[in-house]
Amino acid sequence: MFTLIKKDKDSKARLGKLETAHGAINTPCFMPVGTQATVKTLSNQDLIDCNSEIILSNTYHLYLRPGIETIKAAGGLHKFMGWKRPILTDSGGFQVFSLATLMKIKDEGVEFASHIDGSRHFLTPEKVIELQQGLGSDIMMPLDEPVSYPCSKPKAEAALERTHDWARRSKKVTSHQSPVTSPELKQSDHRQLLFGIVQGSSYQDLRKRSVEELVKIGFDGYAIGGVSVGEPETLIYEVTDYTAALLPEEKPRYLMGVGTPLDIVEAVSQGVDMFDCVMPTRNGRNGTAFIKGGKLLLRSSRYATDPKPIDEGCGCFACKNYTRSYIRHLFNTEEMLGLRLVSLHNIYFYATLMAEIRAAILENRFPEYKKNIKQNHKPPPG
RNA sequence: GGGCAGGUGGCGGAGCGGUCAAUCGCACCAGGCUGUAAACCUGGCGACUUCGGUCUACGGAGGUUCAAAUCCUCCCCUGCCCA
Repeated sequence: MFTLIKKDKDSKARLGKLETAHGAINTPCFMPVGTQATVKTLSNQDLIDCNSEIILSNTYHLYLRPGIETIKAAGGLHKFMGWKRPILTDSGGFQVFSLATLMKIKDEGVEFASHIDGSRHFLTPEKVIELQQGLGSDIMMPLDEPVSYPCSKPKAEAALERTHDWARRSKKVTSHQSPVTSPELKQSDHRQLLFGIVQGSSYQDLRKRSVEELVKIGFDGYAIGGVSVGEPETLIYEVTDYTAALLPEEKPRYLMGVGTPLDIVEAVSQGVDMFDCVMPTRNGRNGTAFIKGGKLLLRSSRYATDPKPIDEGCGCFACKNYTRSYIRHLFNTEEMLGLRLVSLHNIYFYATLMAEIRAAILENRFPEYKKNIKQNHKPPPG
């Protein structure tokens, strides 16, 4: 299921392969975020052209709309959205955090008001796994409770206990094994994978306890959750480094919601294998492109007549066919092609970054690669 | 030629004696977005500034008033209607 191909000898970086019911993914990898069964503005072919091997979707959002029954009726999430490669579904734990004003957390589960129509719902960890079994995703995430930063220790501890209890209950449901809807899953030797989510806020002892508890339960992979929730960047690095070092070597490690290209390179050197983040797509829609050495604010007047592509040397469709001047014009006129081109570029950029990282690890030059990336990074002009 | 309605910052358009460098919208400028309620949000937008202010401004020229974008007179311009 997860094969560790190589360990970098100068850092904690790892090269691996994770096999799922819908194919293998090479790690370290980046998963574009497709919350509502679509990576916003991009087609599946775009994602394939960007070399994305796996995408992420969201159980909470799909549960509310279109409803899991609709997706079951379509033959599972893969069939529903026409995506044949692996999918990881997040549980909705992050929504417990980001839509906190609508949520009421109890030991049994989360009671909440739909952000769409205000209707009342109750999700338990068991229910969330059943929903993901209905979706037929390749990797499932259990319901968890992230806390914001800063968070008092008693509060962080209480949330942690609940997350662990929910993790146990989630695992228990999968051990009955699922009435899987996806034909691929039925035919495949691979069952749906379930990852555990480490919490513990910024407290090292809590993180340690969390890892120990989750490993006792036993998961197919381990996610580091509750980071990038408002804490300073150095703390993201610190918590990740500390936590990743405690995780079992033979399982994939997933740093949830991170991050910038620099964050990712750093976390890879700390031994993280998987990432997801809304930045490439959201920032792309908002006119910011990630490029070698930093970022480009394409709406800026300084690019009004710039004939260069977004990133010189980039092989993506946007860079091969369009200029900065033109893309700025698209944003100025609110033409939707602009959102699409920059999203496409950013997803290609992230996928390329991961491919370069993997090649560097394979060729024993990862530390050098990381050093160069950091040195060449500069703030945008202006 | 006569009657009516108007002329406010890049544009549209409020204000109709002091709290007006002037509500608001658009445009423009700068920035932020880290398991997506985000094609979103924040800030700036007369000039100068030691950031406390100072100066020039509401078609033009006069005037009334302690005080005028706001009231009066004349002039210029625009739109509509009638000859």
